[in-house]
Amino acid sequence: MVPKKTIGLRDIAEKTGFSIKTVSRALNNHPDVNEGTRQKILSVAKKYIYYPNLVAKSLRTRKAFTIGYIVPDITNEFYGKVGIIIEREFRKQGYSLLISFTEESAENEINSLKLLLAKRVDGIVLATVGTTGRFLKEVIQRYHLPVVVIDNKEKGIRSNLVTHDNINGAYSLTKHLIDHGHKRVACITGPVEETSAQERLNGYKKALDESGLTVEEQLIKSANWRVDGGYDATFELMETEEGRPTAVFVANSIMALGVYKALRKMQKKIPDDVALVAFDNLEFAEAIDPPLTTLGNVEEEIGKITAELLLERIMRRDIQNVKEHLVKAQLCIRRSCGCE
Amino acid sequence: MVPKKTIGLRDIAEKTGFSIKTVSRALNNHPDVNEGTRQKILSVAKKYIYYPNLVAKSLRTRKAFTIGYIVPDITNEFYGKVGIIIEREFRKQGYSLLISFTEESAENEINSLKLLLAKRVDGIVLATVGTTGRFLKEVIQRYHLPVVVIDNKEKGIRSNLVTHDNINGAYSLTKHLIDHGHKRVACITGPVEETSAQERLNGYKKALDESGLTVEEQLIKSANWRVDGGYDATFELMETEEGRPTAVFVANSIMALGVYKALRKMQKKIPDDVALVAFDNLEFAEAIDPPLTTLGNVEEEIGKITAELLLERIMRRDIQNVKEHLVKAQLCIRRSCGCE
DNA sequence: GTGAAAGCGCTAACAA
DNA sequence: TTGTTAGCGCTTTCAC
Repeated sequence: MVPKKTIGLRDIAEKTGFSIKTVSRALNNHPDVNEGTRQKILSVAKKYIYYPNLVAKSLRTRKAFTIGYIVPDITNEFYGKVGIIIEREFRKQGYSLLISFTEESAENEINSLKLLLAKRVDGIVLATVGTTGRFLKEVIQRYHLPVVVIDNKEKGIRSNLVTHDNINGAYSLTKHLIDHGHKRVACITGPVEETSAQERLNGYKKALDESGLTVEEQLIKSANWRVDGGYDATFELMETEEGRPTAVFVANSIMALGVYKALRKMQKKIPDDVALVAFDNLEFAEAIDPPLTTLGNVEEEIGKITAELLLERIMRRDIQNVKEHLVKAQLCIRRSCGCE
Repeated sequence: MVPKKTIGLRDIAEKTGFSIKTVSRALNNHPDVNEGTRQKILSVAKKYIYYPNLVAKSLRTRKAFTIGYIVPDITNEFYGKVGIIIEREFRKQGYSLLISFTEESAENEINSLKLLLAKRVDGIVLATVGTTGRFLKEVIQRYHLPVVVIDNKEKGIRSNLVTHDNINGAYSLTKHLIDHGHKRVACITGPVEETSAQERLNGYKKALDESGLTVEEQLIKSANWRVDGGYDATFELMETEEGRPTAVFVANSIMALGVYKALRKMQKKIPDDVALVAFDNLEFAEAIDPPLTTLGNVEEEIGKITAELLLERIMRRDIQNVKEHLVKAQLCIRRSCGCE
């Protein structure tokens, strides 16, 4: 922006008669400045609606006071909630959030990374598609850029990670269905390339194993995390009379919406014909009929830990010494699983 | 970031033996440079993983290639969807998006504005709480900053605006209920201070007026746009036997979730006991039971028009000549209104 | 308590 | 086609 010249330190210096440096000191609350001169300077700055040019400051100090947030899609409530927390935590420290959407494309992810790098952000929170590891590694090392990965793990590199405890979460949701007496429990998980989808599937399998149930491949579907994915998967699961599950573990809540929709179309009752549990605890979980049994909110905790970890990395300029945090969620039992 | 010195034009100049300027030209695809030297320079740049320092460039060119997106809350699907479109459109042009959440507070909004101003963004998309008009006006004029307002209007100033056609939208939703034969139609709208809430209320009243129905104050509730707001308002509406509405127009879909929840608790059937229509067409609208009759998606169009308008303002440095766009939505008729 | 000069990494203007 | 010089607006160093 800024077509015509903006007010700068120099202008204020001229108008007040002090030097640039004194003006700078006054405006930055530096102690070594006479109270009278400070007042004079402040009033002139106010009069001319002076705002410091942060890009000049960044250039000089090598601090952008900006962090990058790279996610596939902000309409995903998970990324939205985590983003809000991160923004709030960083705002307290004077940082702002540069956001970039990858739409699940590795190419977009790399371009976003490059752009943020060129903008010299102080750190990055990344929800990766998982296949950009080599590039990321190179970049982190060359630019000493603190990065915290949320959600999926980056293949081939060790990095700071804050995410759901996917395995145990999936395990306890599935276990809950089994405890209701279900013998044929299906699983609708996300794309197989994503570690979060894999881990949720693994948690599901673990629960079956421990209960002595056999894992049947035809009871496992992989879908796109979206409503239509859950919808289509449900039809596939219910295709044959004899193969039908009596319960379904859904690896996210959005897909569960598709399951509701599909089952209603088939005139099946939840939980009597098919019981349901799902990851994520979104707004509609309580409002939908029957209310959906889910895994409690972890977004706030993930956001907070991520912000803390990244801030610490930024302050200490510490790139080595990576940490992994797995955030555990509580079961939110409602009626879709057959309880109450 | 950048603890140790990063690679700059100067380093590449030294390593290749060319001058800084030639390197700059080669890297910026400037025509006036020998193809051989360009190749040499590019390969060295690649070898050392050079990324231009965009903050230096910004300082020099007075273009940050960044725009600000200030919204109350990104978990609101509306702001999320609009944000995605805006980010995508601007990314094409090489801009990135600096995002800031106000949590509905005027103070936060002003602080965000100040920060973005100091960062010398090229333009701002603002979903305002509506009370920061004076400050905004001052700022726009002093800094010649292109701003496009979405959602609520800014009180006291004329500004570029792209938003729902709230009045006609509310009108047609309400009219649809009346056409079903309902005589007692209630309205749950947003906070009275917000122009979008007011306009939706006005559209509702207009529909009643035209149909010869009287507007009853006790059938109008103002809530917080959230699930609990819709829930509480429903209980208030259904309090007395004789005063009960047979249909409700809800000014957003999130509150409609609260209405579903409340009605289920009262054992009322939708649409037989109470018919329902709502603004916004969110993901759950089709999955919930019964599916919710809504006003079709406008986010994409709002996002596109906003991006276009802002980009035009930025290119032409045009602050005067404000434009208003009202985006019309189509009815998405489902079963909650009593159709089918 | 205050100021002069240098320089962050880049581009613009003008030379060569 | 290439190089030189200046300067964007700020902070830092060192001197007064």
